[in-house]
Amino acid sequence: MKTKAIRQGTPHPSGLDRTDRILLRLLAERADRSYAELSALVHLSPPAVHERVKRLRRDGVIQGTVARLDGRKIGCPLLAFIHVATEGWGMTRPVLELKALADVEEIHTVTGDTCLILKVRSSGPESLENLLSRIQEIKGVRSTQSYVALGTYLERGPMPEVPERLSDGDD
Amino acid sequence: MKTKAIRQGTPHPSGLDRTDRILLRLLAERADRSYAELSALVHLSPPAVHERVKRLRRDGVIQGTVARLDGRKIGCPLLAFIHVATEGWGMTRPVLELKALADVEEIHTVTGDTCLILKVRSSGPESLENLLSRIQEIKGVRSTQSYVALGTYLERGPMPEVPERLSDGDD
DNA sequence: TGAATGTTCCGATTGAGATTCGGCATATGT
DNA sequence: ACATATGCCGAATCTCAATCGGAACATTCA
Repeated sequence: MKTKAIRQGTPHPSGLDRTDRILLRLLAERADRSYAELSALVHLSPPAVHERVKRLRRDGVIQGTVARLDGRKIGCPLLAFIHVATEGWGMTRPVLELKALADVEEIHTVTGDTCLILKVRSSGPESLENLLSRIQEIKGVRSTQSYVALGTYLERGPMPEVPERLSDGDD
Repeated sequence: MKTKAIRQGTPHPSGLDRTDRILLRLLAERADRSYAELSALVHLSPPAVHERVKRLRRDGVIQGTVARLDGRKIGCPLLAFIHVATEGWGMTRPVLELKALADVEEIHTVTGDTCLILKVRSSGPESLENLLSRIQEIKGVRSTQSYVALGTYLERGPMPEVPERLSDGDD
């Protein structure tokens, strides 16, 4: 039998203790911190932090580290959300082929009065129109509705909740 | 007079040549590559790549490097887009205070029949309901409409277009 | 045309930091 | 209580990031 690798008190079902979540939060905002810096922030030694991060990476909690680029400065100032109404199951082959387009950042199937939500970032109106016409041509697509972003006030990835220290022990 | 720092042929107005865009694309998908690996992929020396990346970072093209986390594995399996209809200008103080919530990933003002689009990732329906009631309480909020994601088929950040090599020269 | 300036690249060096190893303390289960 | 496993630490190693000086190339101006 394997003990389920329980570290010091895992109140959360995710198997992540408080230190893990703090590390994840720190890395989610800036992944280029040194293990020395991280170790100081969570009161551990650099090798201990290294092992935890390695485990989080192995378990897929950390999917990878990526560079965040400025949409405008790479020539894609136009951010838009496209709602796509489809007949039947929306996630067909030609829709998945949109992944090849650099403009398309996200593809979700959703509940509600529409079936697909796309997040796209284009170089300008004509490029967006191009993409829209391409989507409309896809068989099964009934209609689309676009929401062009005027301003972006927050944009980040998933971050774990770091609960307030309750009672358990040392600082 | 300053020459505007023109590198070898910048057909794009962004001031980024083809090598820059390839580097940006590589770093946007995996930022933990070594300069040696990058240098081999773009046929340059490690210091040359280092300088280019340093410049891209200084100019703000690269805003930073972050760790991508798995929403489900950190206990937030519920992804949703919330459209918020407001009276007048939607971006008020209490809306910006939503940034403090770990659930809220994105806040945009948009054109169309709604004023705000929020991307949120919650631990479950009750948490989402909590957030919705909090939003409804904000003065100026007329109504909200939620789209819960059933499946996510693509999710990434901005990526520069890498044009096909046209004619200019060496490989 | 020819000199001056600025930019980009490379080779070699230095230093910081990532990664590994052995050992200790603590918790878990029989 | 004993055996096993897990997490942490200190020290050593080794890869890789970061810097420096110089050469090649292009652009500007005389």
